Amino acid sequence: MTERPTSRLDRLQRIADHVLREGSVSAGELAQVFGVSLMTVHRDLDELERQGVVRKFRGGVSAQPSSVFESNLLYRLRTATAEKAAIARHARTMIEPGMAVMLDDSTTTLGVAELLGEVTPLTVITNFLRVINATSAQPGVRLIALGGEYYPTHDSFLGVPCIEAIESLRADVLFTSTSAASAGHAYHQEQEIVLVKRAMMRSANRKVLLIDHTKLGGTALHQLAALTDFDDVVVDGGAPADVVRALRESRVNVHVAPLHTD
Amino acid sequence: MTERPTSRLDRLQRIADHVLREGSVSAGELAQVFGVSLMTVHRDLDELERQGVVRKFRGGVSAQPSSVFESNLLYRLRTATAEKAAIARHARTMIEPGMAVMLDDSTTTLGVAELLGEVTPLTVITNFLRVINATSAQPGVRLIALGGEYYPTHDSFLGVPCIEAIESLRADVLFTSTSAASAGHAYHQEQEIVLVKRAMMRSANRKVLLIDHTKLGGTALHQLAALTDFDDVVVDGGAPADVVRALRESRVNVHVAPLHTD
DNA sequence: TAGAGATAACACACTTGTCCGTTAACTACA
DNA sequence: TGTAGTTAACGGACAAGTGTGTTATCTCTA
Repeated sequence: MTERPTSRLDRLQRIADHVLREGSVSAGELAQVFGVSLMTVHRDLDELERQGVVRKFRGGVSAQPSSVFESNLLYRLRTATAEKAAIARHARTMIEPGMAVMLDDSTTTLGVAELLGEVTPLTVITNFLRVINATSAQPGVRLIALGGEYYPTHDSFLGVPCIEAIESLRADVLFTSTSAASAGHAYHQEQEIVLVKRAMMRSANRKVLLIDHTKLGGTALHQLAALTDFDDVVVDGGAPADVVRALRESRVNVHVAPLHTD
Repeated sequence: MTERPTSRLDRLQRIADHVLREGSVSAGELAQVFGVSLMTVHRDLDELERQGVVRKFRGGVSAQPSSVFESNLLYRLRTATAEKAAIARHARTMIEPGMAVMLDDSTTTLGVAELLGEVTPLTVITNFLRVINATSAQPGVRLIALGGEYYPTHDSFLGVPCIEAIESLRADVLFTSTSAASAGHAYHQEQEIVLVKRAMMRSANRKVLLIDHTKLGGTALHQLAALTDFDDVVVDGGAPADVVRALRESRVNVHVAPLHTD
């Protein structure tokens, strides 16, 4: 049973899904299922292990606990891309030329950063290396980087130096994202990240939470903030209507970004 | 008169040299001299203008004043590469595993950064985006980025936030470079950079100046520090013997890094 | 120590990106 | 408004990078 031919990134994603579904599988089985050689499977598994999604052992691989790989940047970059793009487009409309915009280290805000060339001049403040590299090349964007200790899993800078840098700045608007939201609160699984996000919220006049619908209803270890602490919450059009209604009833200012369904 | 075929980077460098020598030339003349089409010349000149080396006007191009393009990163990257590599190899021997190494935003220290994989584990502190990107991928290197406002001409972060971040850290060794050294002092043409370099010197136990011999004997607008303020000064083997002797007589601790002449 | 599983080394196909010239359209200036 | 100078658009040549399979070598472990 060989599946349809496709790109390597697709196959990596599908192998990851397969491993997560099965719990653990052998390399030989994967080679058969995906119609590639054993060598290629091993290379793919090495890559997924490097990304922190699976764990290899002699004879096969097994899935990592979700709390580990959900923090992983490359995994997050592949997830809910259409939803994030829709949310980013909506967030972009909240930005006026001349503003100081703060962006945290999330793949959703990365989408926002890529649209910033449209509203120059602009000041961008961020601790996310991907955003730094994306905006450093853009004319008309004044970039202020938040320093700190580099965390490879997030590709961003965190820790005390980062928080101190945030505290000495003031932004017009903050775009932030988180890994889960439910019961009126936003959650994140990592202490370091929570501390930085909270500092960012204290230093911004307007606080906007960007969250795709796949994260609604979940929780994570640390409570970040109440949803009413944000001035705006942007979700994509895939969010269930009753969830949106419930949020609005609890006085959360929800925006729904329509998905481009083509 | 068409010259020998070569890579584009070579031609860019030689066009830049040609323009600097002549002062100003026409696009047509350059096309003839370098044996390429007019269109290619225009593209090269656009690139050089973007880099800040030349200025275009209708009918040709003219050179920028040296004070402008000497600050330019891409120009500096192409200059004295062999000397910088030799100096970096020598600097590398001053680093032991476990150290906290501070690197400023100069092309010479970029050479040092590329060798750091050999002496892990290591902590690297820098405000230079190129070093950040180079070391963020290296396992065994703990990276601490200094934030601040991004300066495209240097590809680094400067300003008050950067200086404050430096002041709250302490490094075992600092490698720094500058644009000129003579009469017992090091010089640099930009105020912002000087302030950051001075802060770095205050935060490092051992201060090492890396300077290739093409910069010896020059000066620039701002005085950075006395050469005796550095614990070590590393020059390449191209430095004239009498200059080295004079430095030693004024109690500067000079190291000469041999050039690999093959 | 034999064999299953894993890795290293090499070669090839394919994709991607870069560089460059031609042609045509555009623009500033006399 | 004509013309020299410039830019935009297209396509081909080439180099570099990526992905893959085959074969050979290595390494666990039963």
